[in-house]
Amino acid sequence: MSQHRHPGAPDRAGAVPALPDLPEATVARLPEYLRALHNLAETGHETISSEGLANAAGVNSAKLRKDLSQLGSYGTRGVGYDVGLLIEQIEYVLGLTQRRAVALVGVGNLGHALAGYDGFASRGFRIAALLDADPGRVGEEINGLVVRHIDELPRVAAEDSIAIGVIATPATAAQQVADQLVAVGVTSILNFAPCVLSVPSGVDVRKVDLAVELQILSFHEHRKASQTAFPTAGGSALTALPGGLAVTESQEAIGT
Amino acid sequence: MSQHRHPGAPDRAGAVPALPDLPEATVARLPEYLRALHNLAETGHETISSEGLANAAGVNSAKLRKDLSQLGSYGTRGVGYDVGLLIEQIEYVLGLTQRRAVALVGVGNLGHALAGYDGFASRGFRIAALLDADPGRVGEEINGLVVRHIDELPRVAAEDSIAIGVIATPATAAQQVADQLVAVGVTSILNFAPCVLSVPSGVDVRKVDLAVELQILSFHEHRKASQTAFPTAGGSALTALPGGLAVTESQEAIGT
DNA sequence: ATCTGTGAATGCCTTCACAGCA
DNA sequence: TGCTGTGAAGGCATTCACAGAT
Repeated sequence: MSQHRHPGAPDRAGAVPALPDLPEATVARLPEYLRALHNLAETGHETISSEGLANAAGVNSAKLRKDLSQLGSYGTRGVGYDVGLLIEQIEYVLGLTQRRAVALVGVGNLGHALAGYDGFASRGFRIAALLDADPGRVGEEINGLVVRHIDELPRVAAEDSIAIGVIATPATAAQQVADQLVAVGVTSILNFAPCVLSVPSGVDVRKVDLAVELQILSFHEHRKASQTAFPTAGGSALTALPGGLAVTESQEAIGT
Repeated sequence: MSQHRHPGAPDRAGAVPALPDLPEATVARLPEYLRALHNLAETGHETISSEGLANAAGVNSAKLRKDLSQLGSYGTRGVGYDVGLLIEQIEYVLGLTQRRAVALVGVGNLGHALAGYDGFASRGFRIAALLDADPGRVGEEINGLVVRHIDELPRVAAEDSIAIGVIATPATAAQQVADQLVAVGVTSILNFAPCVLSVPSGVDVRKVDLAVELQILSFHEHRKASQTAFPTAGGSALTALPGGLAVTESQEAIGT
């Protein structure tokens, strides 16, 4: 696939470099690889094997190689991957070569924290606007940005060319906010409100529900507890606090 | 499967009711069904069809039926599911019949927000302790809880019988905190720090990385943009802002 | 007539194992 | 020799479509 190009940058000649329709599972892991690669770069590594990168990212190496091969990959047999080159590649594929502007709606408890989260700025995003429906919150300054009223969304979207909307409102307000975001042309939404959003096709929604994460962990706690009730059953699993560290793979066993 | 029991409560007679080894994909959706069911209960529904519940939860009805059938399910053909009964069932399976105690480590920006997040309390969890390594933060009161020093973790864990640890520290501190949690017997960890954790087998880790979510959305933005560059290619997909609302399924298309 | 529960089919993802390049 | 890239196999998850209960 994409036979043997090692250009300094991802093929910026003719029309768009063909973003090759990656499997969703792969897309979801690329950010993790990217983070691991940045760590490696900072600690002076210029090259890394699939095994090494897989460990740093918490996956197994076969999966990693297959994922990277999807991008038309840039490894050297017998050597490994060029860290800098791979960072460029992945950032390009993820569309991080331009810093995307994010509008955050809902500046309550969670919204405050998100507004101040460094991780966004350091990893390709710029929080360009804070919005809220509560007049009592409008005007407040958070982290150098002034909270504006949600009715100003159309103006804000135009001025800052917002690419992504983040919803951190109560569930009751979320659908309305989503509608407003869609109306001003936003086609990607990250939803922290615990509810399902209806959006037109062509608009992507991802949802993060903090309580759901805990509930999934709770299920596994429950299972572990009910298993220890039958000391004989269950096979070799689950010796509480055994000696060695499990491979990082254990994260994955629980899935995303 | 589990032929025809409709007990008032999930079979509390002999030894543990056999938690039937559910597929991870199903487990991850149960919390969503539960939330939808609570909504339905509040709006006075006593019964709901698979179609109706599937809509409320943002999945398709075949998937929902298969998921519920895994629990030995409690539906009536020709009628639907009993909302109250199903809530009991799912809460039992998820281990939410006991309110689990959570220790939150790291009371920075994000930790503050999590400490104040209502969704935990209202959905089966109790934040029992706030911990931080920074002496400057110890003693601060957040939402009725006083921040204690991380060195007190062993005492805290024993007193409050902590079931789940939440890590909201910087990435540099996360592994050490995880080790400390594991050392005091915590077997479930929710990690907000952008790094991979190594833990012994038998310990479950789930990771939430806010920047990763945005990066995945960024990929899809990038793809959408590069597709519109070729108006002819791509087939019928992606008419920007078309008329009808997409089925709630669009969330899923992006996958979790 | 309606709606659940489920075999069967399909498709996606992961893992294995090795061919082939450096 | 060492490590990537990839066919092939196997395992999960989703979807279809209908038998069967009420």
